[in-house]
Amino acid sequence: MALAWPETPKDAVIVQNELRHRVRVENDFGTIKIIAGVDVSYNLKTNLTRAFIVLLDFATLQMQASVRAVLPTAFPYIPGFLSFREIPAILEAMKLLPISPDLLMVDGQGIAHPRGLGIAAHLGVLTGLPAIGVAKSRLVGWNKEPGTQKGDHTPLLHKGARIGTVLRSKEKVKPLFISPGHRVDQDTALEITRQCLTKYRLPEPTRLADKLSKEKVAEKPIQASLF
DNA sequence: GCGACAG
DNA sequence: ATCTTGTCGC
Repeated sequence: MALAWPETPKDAVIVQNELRHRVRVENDFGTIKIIAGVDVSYNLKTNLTRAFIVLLDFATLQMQASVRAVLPTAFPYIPGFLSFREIPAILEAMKLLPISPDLLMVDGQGIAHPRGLGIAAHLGVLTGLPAIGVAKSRLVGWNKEPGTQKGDHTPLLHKGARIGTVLRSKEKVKPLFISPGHRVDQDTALEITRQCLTKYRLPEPTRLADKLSKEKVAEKPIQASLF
């Protein structure tokens, strides 16, 4: 990448302020045939970060492929700087994909971020791919509580502008925070997310990636025990 | 100074 | 995110 990967929040802010100007929030993509779900998990014991990317057929929401990359965790978790902790592993996983997806659905914020560059926007700019952020909780902004029925939603506002949508993805569950990541507008980000909802709180792309990331798998060969 | 704070 | 088993509610 052109810019060196920052090692401190201070340097990360410089990178964010530079990249935020490259984010496009207008629709700029063709037919979505393959949509990708991105999620990351950690192993605190081994200090490893594991990124998972699943490819689904957008029309049927069926998983077509999945890849995983494991890297040492090199950046702490600091609200507002999540992307610097997770993107390195995600980019490694991306290299393993059999085909390039038409859009990325990322577990986290898109432009609904203090400096407009949540992980979905950051990843979108770095890959050049259309991206949407689907977060399970709020980072910034305020909103009226959406209705209780699936599909009900309210705008997420921040500093006088709409930065995302708070969506009730399923009855009786906490709402999701949807925001454009790159090359997708507000209404389309919401619509694509809604089209990925089935019977669960999370849309299929992120739900399946999250499911895989939580699977307990040995990162190292299992040592033989005595006796 | 106090409270908030994606995963 | 992760640590953790059963359990209350729909």
